Amino acid sequence: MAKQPASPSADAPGKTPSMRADARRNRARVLAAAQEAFAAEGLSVPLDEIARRAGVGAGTVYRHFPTKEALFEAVIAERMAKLVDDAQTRAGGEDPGAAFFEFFAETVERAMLNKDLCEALEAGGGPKLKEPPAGTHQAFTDGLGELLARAQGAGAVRDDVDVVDVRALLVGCVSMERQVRDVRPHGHMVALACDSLRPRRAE
Amino acid sequence: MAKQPASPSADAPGKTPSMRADARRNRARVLAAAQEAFAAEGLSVPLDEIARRAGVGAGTVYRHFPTKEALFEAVIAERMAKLVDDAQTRAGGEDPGAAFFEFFAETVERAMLNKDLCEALEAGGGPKLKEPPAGTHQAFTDGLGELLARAQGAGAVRDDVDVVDVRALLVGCVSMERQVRDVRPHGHMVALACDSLRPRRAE
DNA sequence: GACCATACGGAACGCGCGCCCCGTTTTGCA
DNA sequence: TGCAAAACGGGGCGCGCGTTCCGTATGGTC
Repeated sequence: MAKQPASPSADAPGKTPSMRADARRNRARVLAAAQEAFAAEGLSVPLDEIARRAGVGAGTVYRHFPTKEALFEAVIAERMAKLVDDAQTRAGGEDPGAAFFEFFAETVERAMLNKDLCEALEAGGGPKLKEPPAGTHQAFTDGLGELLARAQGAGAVRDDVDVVDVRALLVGCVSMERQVRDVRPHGHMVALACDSLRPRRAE
Repeated sequence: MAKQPASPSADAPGKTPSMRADARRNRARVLAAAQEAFAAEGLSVPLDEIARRAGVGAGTVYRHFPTKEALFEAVIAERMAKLVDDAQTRAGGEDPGAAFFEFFAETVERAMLNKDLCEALEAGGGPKLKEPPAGTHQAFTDGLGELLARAQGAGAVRDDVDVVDVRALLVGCVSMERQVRDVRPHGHMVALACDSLRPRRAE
């Protein structure tokens, strides 16, 4: 329990201070390799493949992350954090409608580029389906909710939808875009689906 | 090559005529068990599990279907055929708009009930991703296209979408509904997403 | 420069699962 | 009823992959 530097809180702060130099370097390499590999293939990449790309042995990976899933979660946590940052930045913008729709599209696009993000978003929705990055999803949902509320306040999004709907629509858009991957321009389905969020002209 | 009664054309016609009685019975049992098991768990159910449910040995399954995937395809083919039937029936109806939207919703609902259908629909979209039920998907797309064309002719669906868009939206809806599975009533997301297919009031 | 804790690497283990093999049973025809 | 062909069943093989183990190399300290 006191072995792995992964579970304690001294993980996010940055570089895990008290650690031998090569260990810190290898940890970074593993993380980088995992990011790349998970992005391309999702959770299904063999762990040995990640080790190879990182130029280390499988044992080394396990010394830094207790399990393959833990490594996956670390990658996801980082990606999610970036999304949340993005959301908060945009929330300060001038045009709430544009902020919301741009963030929505941006998120879908990142999910298209990173298979791991797809899988995390899809899994995060399920009720009791594994939710690895515990608080991470909550933070994302909060950020999305904030943008949504502002957009609704500005009349850019209809009032009878909530974060749950939008989150589901987002996951749906990822599916759609993947379906038409190279037969339609990027964002085509997002644009189509987002129409359903805009207020109807006449009631 | 002359061993399996699966690859030749004498497969779809119904009950594979020249076959020992027990063989025919077992084949039916396997198919039924597979339908149930694939519906619940998708392609990931162990083949042994299907054999157990059917009350036969694994060898028996392989005598009737050369591969696990072949069995999967057989199940999918049957489900797809039902969908196509459904589409053709509705195409004869009076209200093209209702026919289209009802078929759309019905398809999503069936996909929610059968994980295999989800997987088949999702896989069928990709360009070079395996497309097991070769012509089956085409037939489905054709049926959907027929309903779409009629609905557009009646002004119930906007003219600037085509079958590819609709098919993608359909797959997206399956994702969305799964996301909100037990936190929203059935069809909630479908209703939302379908709004984007309706013509805008004013231009 | 020497020493020991720390970290490394990759061989090895266990497990799940698709698929095959072959001794045994069943079927249907003569 | 007898017999050959057809079908059965489930044990077993091979493989991929997550995880562990341990002999070896390396880094930081005295």
